[in-house]
Amino acid sequence: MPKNIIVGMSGGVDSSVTALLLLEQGHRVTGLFMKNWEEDDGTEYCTAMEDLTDAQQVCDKLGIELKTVNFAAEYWDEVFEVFLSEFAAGRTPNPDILCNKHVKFKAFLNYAIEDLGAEYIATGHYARIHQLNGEFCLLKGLDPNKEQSYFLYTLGQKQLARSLFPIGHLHKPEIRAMAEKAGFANSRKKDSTGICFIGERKFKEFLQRYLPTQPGEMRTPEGQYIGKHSGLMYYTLGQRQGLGIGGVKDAPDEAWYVLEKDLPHNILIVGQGHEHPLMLHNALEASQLDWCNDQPLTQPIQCMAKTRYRQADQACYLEPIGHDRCRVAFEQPQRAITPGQSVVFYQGEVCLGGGIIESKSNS
RNA sequence: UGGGUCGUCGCCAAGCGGUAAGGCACGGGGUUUUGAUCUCCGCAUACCUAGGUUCGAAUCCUAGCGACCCAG
Repeated sequence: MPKNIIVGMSGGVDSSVTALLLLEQGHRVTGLFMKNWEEDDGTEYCTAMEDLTDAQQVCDKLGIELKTVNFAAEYWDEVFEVFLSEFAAGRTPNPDILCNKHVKFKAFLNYAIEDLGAEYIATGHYARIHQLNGEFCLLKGLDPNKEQSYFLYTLGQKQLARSLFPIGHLHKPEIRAMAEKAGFANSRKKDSTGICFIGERKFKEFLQRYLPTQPGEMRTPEGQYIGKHSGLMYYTLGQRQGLGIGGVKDAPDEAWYVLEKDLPHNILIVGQGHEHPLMLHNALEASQLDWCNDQPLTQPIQCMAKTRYRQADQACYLEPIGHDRCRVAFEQPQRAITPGQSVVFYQGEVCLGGGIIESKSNS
């Protein structure tokens, strides 16, 4: 039965093929291009224009309408402000998870349904939604290279019931082939990376525009002075690039990594070795939990978890602490568990939900 | 000022008369809807300076300059 569906079109191949597939399935499809970031420099403005042009070309090809909408205010308030305050607090936020939670699957979803009369929204995410016993489940995308459920763990039943991910069962090369066949101008367009809607930036330069810089010292856990850092917020745990630490007398020939941030003293603790012991922890606590089935965790469970995007699933024991906090104990020590990032839980292909990492520990 | 040691890529560091290892850093590419990690490629016609000995020197000699250490 044909449905009214609004497809979030970014100008990329994935969302383009998403619209194509829905159309082939007989639905009534309208494209919607979101502009959620008010550009402040010329170059980015160009890429946003290009994206819009690409989306328009695809819609013309498909014979569907392309509407545009601006959620810059929502993006700023719900995503960017938090993004900045997290950095200021020395944490490492994941803006794209917030963007999905507050913009794509809230502002956009509500707008599509309430203002545009849509029954569903659809996006080009590599994830799947299945209905089981009246409950909507978020499943991993089938292309292991592009799998994006990690970014979608905040979606609850309301969102999942109204969303479609038509390419979630496909692999990227198939998507490109379909785009090529359909004559889409973006069939060979490079996959976009960088913060959603903001795009690829020189990270330091970008952050500098919004937050004051407080240079300080880099030291080893033993207290040896190693060099200077340009501001704690520019670094994340486990990071190697950008430290500028060359050879140190009497030290091994290994690369240096960020082990810890000492906020009170404004010191960046660094050490050598990709698997430095101080980077390994087997437990964490998370808060701001979201569960895909809308059911808060009440009993401990055995499941799998990711601490970062694209990390292999890790076996863990998950137990609730109160109503909006949990503790995760991993079977194996995890590298660079980072406050501000999200921990996302899985049982097989099913994404259960997740939360934001508050702290890490060893037991 | 005597005595000693040492000066090789931005940093650490091989080389010990036969025509400049390696690591780190850095730059670029790849991977990636966060930030990272990872990966690939690039990176000293040159060895503090000036002479000399040799077919040939970063490697030997001499003199400077510089650094550090011990004496004082």
